[in-house]
Amino acid sequence: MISSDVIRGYNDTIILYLLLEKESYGYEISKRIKELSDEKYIIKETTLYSAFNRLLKKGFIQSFHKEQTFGKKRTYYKITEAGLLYYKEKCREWELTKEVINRFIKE
Amino acid sequence: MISSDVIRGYNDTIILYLLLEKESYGYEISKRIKELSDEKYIIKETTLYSAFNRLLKKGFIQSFHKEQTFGKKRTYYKITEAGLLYYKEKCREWELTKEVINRFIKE
DNA sequence: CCATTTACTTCATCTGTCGTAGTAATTATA
DNA sequence: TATAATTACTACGACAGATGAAGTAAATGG
Repeated sequence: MISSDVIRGYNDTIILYLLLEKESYGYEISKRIKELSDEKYIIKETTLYSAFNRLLKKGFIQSFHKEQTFGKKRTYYKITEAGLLYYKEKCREWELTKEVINRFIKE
Repeated sequence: MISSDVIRGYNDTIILYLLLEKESYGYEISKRIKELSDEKYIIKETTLYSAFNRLLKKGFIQSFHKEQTFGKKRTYYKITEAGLLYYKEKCREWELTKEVINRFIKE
């Protein structure tokens, strides 16, 4: 299991990646993270929803509703152009970070 | 430059790595991080010293003084057995973290 | 002799994570 | 048919780690 302090800088990036695949909503995204990480990272609900708010405020995602006939109303999110740029920047940063941290890791 | 949120989970690990090389003190460690990272990561003084206190409290490092004839008194640190174990654990975790985050990074 | 570098320390603030708890609807199970 | 579990959130408060600002103190460089 991965500790949250480690992944802290990448929660937003992870969410943006999944929204790049397709527009989605909280519960689905949390399932997808669990699935894609082989259960090695399970994001906390509160962490996820506070990330959504942060990303909304920064204009990296947009929220909307779909007409549903049943079930509790979902808030859907999609990535914006600015969000895509931010995601790409984070990807480059990640390559650099890997390289740098590797220098302080033994075998 | 690497943002601090990304490296947050690895400051302690980086410090332990350098103390594994040899016992050292704050200023020297900060220079070494800058050097080893090719200036791509420069740790803030306050971050460094608060990390020392955290590591001391956890018993991962020990502090001591050397007799000096001049200069401001330095506080030296060395890694403990528990610190070494923690370091090794963090190295394993890092491999896992890399693998997982990579799944959310494009190209 | 004054600036810079070395080598810290204290304090207050901010951000992101997380625990707890609550709401509300649907679906599974006994 | 009652209730437990699952889906899908929201609100709130606490906490840890990073950081900015400022201060202290000694040695060294120009």
